[in-house]
Amino acid sequence: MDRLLAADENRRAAVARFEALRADQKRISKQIPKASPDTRPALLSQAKELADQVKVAEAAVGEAEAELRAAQLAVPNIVQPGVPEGGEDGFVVLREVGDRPDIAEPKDHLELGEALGAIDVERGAKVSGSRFYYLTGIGALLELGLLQLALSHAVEHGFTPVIPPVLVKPESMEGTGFLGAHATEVYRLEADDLYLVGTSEVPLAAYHAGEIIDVSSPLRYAGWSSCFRREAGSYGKDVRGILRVHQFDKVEMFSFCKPEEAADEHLRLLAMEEEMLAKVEVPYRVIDVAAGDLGSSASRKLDCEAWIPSQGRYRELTSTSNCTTFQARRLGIRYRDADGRPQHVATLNGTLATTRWLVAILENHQQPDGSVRVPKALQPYVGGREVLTPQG
RNA sequence: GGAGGCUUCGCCUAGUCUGGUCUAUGGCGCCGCACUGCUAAUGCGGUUGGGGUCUUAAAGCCCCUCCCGGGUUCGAAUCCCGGAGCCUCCGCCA
Repeated sequence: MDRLLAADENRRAAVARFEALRADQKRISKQIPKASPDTRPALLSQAKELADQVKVAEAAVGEAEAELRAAQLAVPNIVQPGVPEGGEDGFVVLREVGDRPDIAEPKDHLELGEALGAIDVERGAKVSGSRFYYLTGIGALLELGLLQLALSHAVEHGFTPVIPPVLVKPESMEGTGFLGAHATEVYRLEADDLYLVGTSEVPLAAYHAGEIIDVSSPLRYAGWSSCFRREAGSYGKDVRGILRVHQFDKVEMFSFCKPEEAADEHLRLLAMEEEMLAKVEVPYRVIDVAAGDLGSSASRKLDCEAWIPSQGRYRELTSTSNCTTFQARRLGIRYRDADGRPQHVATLNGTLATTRWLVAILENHQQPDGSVRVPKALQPYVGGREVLTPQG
């Protein structure tokens, strides 16, 4: 905090000094063309001297601004009152929804998926390495169906569907807060100085970067993209199947709104996630993520975790964050308030479907013979089939 | 990958060769007023934006802003260097 205040003070002083000098310089320069031959040399030398001083003052402003920026970037978002204290295990369960299936000896999603000819991790590893996979046949159809269902759901709720770029510039990555703690999670293309996004939240947030937008009603986007994550710190974790992979697809909701509307918008996104979970008929619980597990940009984060029978526990399927003005400040996204003054907007994001959902869908709808029931909402996307049966 | 052209205040556009009078021209759109009176025309006026300062408020004042970043100069939309984006043409190609 002290560093911030000092940097801000320092910048103000530097700017004031620069502007005063610059004004003087302009005034004198303007006199030169009209000056008589005998006063001209004196003015010229005076102007020259001022020009040097201006240059020094300008450099000082640049340094002060860089320091202020650095100080600002170091500060994480402010946690909202009411958010549980603690770290990864400090979450509070808000509610549990749906009945867990009663399965004697549940098969895991990979066993089910392989039997259905839906998932092929061996060839994924052969071609690209560990944590890569192929979705084939019914697996590919389920994936596309799920995402299509999610996108339609978003469109019905007034969201604009978007297929964004998945390679972005450093400033876009930085503006969304992903070059801080997440830096090692991000794929970087050295030769082109571009980053592969780990979520379409990045290009969606940066979409309005540097703009003054109209949020008299919230701007809502639903991005469909592939997502790329290095999973650098996760050796040995979730190595089986497609629970944790380097590349997956996702439909992500993103809202720009007035800060005072952000809390309501957050609940709206959560409600939409729960509606999607209901459509795929998967039991889940909603948790309020604890302060220590929020990351740098969220002020509150609500996750929906699906029941995973083979693991006997809940795993994250969706996550919705209220980033308040954190991202908007970095990206320069503003709106005009009632007085017409530019103010930073609030940004929020939330998951509507991901490849990981297939895990929960396959496992929760499995039947003793290894077949898998298809939730009604997804049936149109798999040729109307109600049950998927193992091949051969 | 190669060659050329372009980028100006919401949109279009003048200005760049020949640096200061650019406090950036004109049109469209938009806002206000007048007039006519009927989903319009015409006339007049206003209209780049951002930051700061001051004020009850308005006005005013200062800085920045002609794609971005450097440079030359007392002074840059204008000259020089670098970069980005867009558009043509050539090459290459899943």
